[in-house]
Amino acid sequence: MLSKKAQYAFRALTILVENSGNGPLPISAIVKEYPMSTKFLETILLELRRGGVLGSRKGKGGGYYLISSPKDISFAQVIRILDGAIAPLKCVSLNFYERCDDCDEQDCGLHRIMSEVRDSKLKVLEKRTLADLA
Amino acid sequence: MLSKKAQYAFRALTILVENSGNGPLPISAIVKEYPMSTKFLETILLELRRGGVLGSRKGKGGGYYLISSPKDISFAQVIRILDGAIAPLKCVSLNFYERCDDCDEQDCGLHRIMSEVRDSKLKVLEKRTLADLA
DNA sequence: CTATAACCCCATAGGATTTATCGGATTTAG
DNA sequence: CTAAATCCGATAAATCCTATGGGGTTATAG
Repeated sequence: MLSKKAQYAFRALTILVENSGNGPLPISAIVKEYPMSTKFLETILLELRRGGVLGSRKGKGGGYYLISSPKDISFAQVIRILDGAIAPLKCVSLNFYERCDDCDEQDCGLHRIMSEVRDSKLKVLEKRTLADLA
Repeated sequence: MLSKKAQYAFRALTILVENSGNGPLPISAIVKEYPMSTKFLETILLELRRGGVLGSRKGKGGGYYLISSPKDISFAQVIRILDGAIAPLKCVSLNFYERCDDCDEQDCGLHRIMSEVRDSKLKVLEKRTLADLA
């Protein structure tokens, strides 16, 4: 399940996509369009900036903006920043791999099938981008 | 991510598949084969029984057993019993649907794409069964 | 008919994670 | 200088996950 953080992130990103090209949009403007906790959104946008999806400008007239074209930011990228692994098990994760104590991965049915699940999710989440949010 | 509960469940089910046809297997035997908290496993097997995947027999000589053929128990069924929704959002869940306050579902990009994710997960998880665990 | 092996059930502790808030520091435009 | 913003670390509050405990019930063996 997507966390609230990721859900809010997608709402905010939708608004930022719509505003794309018009310079930075302040948090206050996003909250106005889509009511939610300003402070919580702040931490989310900060994560997205650190994750390389958003840029920001401080001070009066500042705000956040997409750092690249909506069609170049995949759902997978956003979800990984906010929720971490997309795979259903750490031991089959591409970006958040951790060894599994309980199986030897070569010969583990669960491992095999969860890899399939990972791949099927990624097939959608890598293809879909912020441009598809409109 | 799969919960520990679901992971333990699949381990236990693997053993029960191997034992398939030999009558009920007590918890103690499962734990012997795959060390974990007996009490925790107990609650897991109980859930699987209530979920219609396992049968049980009480008393001496009792234990748990698969209620149908391994090939007729899908991963989706097991995961839903222990972890609930497979969909990444309640508002796109087939079995655990809840209305979404934030969007009108008809015209929501997130809704649309998360439905795709749900479908791609289900394509794997409905096809794969306990028979694939071996 | 008794001892024992096993499942059954509920409650709850303990810990981890998620969600959200707070207070202030820094930056920039006007 | 002032106001509007982002930036940052800490932490509170709430929820969920993991695990345990104690007792109850059922069934078999001998």
